[in-house]
Amino acid sequence: VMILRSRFLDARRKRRNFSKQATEILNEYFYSHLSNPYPSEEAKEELAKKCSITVSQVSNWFGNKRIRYKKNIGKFQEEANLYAAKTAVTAAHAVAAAVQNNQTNSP
Amino acid sequence: VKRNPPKTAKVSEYGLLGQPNTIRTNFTTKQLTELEKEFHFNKYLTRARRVEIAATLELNETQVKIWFQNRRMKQKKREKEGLAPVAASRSAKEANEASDQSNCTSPEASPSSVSS
DNA sequence: AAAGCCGATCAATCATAGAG
DNA sequence: TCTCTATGATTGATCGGCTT
Repeated sequence: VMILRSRFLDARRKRRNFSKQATEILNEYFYSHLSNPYPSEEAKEELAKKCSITVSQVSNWFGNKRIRYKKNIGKFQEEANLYAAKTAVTAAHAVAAAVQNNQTNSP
Repeated sequence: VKRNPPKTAKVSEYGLLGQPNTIRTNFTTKQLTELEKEFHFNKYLTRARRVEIAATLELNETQVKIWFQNRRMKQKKREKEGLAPVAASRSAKEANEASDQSNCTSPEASPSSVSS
């Protein structure tokens, strides 16, 4: 087959990885919505803005992440626990703030 | 509002043993070049044209049909990506497109000949 | 009822960036 | 520097929904 490869040496040539913060934001969303990691168009736009990447890149990221996660859940377990804990802490803070607010406003 | 897609079962039930049902055909550079040329001429195919192209390129009518659908989506994506990221849009005139692939931000453009 | 299109996704693969 | 893995992008094809 003479290696039909090298189709036309396309543009995924000059690929650049996303920033650490961007990946952080995307993973946070992914693992906090693990039961349904399918952001709506609006959510994608919001993520894109926060990550400073395009909506298509957000779609690509989730597409790759979903498949790769499914392919080998074990390999992502550590990462999953990490983000699960992170979102749990964030939620705890929110609850604490809400409680405090409730106490000071309704005696 | 839009809803999610986990929808139903899986993509093509793995027919319990056997060969991979859906094979991802690798189009040759020649086929892609012709399809691209045709697309530039017509974004949509007529039944007759599809039959003709399928025969010429030795592809199924379905493959040609699907190729055009994917190609249209690809173009739409490019138009979107190529006019939104730009912070300052042209204050007055827009209007362009047409040459499509000869676009600046087009990923592909030069099909390298495949020897076989 | 059937066929085509759209939008989203899948799944395999490519090519490169990064880790060791 | 080289080998192997992580990751962004591309694309033929599928799925559900809607239109013709």
